[in-house]
Amino acid sequence: MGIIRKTKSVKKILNEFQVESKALSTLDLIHRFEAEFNKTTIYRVLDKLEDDGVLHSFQGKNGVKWYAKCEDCTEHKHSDIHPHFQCLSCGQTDCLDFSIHIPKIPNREVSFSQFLLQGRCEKCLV
Amino acid sequence: MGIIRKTKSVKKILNEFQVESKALSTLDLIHRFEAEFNKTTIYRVLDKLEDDGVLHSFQGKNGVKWYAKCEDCTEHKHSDIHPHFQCLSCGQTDCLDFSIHIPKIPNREVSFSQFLLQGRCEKCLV
DNA sequence: CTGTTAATGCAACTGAGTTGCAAATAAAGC
DNA sequence: GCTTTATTTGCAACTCAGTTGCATTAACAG
Repeated sequence: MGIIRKTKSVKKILNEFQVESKALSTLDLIHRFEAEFNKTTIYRVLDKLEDDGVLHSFQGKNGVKWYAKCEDCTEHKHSDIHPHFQCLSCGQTDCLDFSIHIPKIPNREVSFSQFLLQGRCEKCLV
Repeated sequence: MGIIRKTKSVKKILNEFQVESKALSTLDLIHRFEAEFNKTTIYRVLDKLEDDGVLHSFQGKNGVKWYAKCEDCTEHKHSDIHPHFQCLSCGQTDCLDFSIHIPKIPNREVSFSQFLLQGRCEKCLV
């Protein structure tokens, strides 16, 4: 069950994803909004936005969950499967805009995938 | 810094990865050896085996860390980058034996990747 | 404005993983 | 086999990311 009421927290969190076009971790958001919202609220709102197909999530390397905006997903179908890149220097994480071709795997049914790349981003590659 | 002494725990954990050719989670191993070794030991030994390039690790979906045997890796070079598949029914997780072609990403340096697929395995696809 | 109910904040919690330190033990040398 | 050294182990306590229950607050419909 997703978002039912457009609360202050829903609006502000969504705005954050609109303003920046990169992935944000749960900790990012908890820090940014710590004066305004409880971390419980952050976790719950992110959960609901994912249920609604507005955001998608992936596990970062050290056990932290990241979220990014979906393109063209709905509540029932997450079709936006693409790699994510996390910079090991500055920590910034964003979606890469190429698709991974997953070959048909015999005798298995794939319903979810996540692909995480790590290294150094443009700003840190000096 | 990796393994220096061939202790009982090192031998038994390595044997577990020899016997089964699939990935094992930290929790799998903690449960299997709970009568014999402390979970601290399990975590430490896995860490050291990864340092040595004997095992590689990846994050499962729900924050649990998984390990699998490496092929041809050493302490200094992890060259064994391949997808992992986790069954959402039985939980079994193993390495898939195809490579993913990562296109050259402009202005970034990739030093690590992990690719997790989830769905249903052969046994659970009925 | 009122009533309903979803959302929020809080404290306490869970679970995966980590740390510090004393005790145990693997290995080398004799 | 014994001694010494240094690594490893087990334990208790911890951290951290995320979750839960419940009383209070606030969004929304009328």
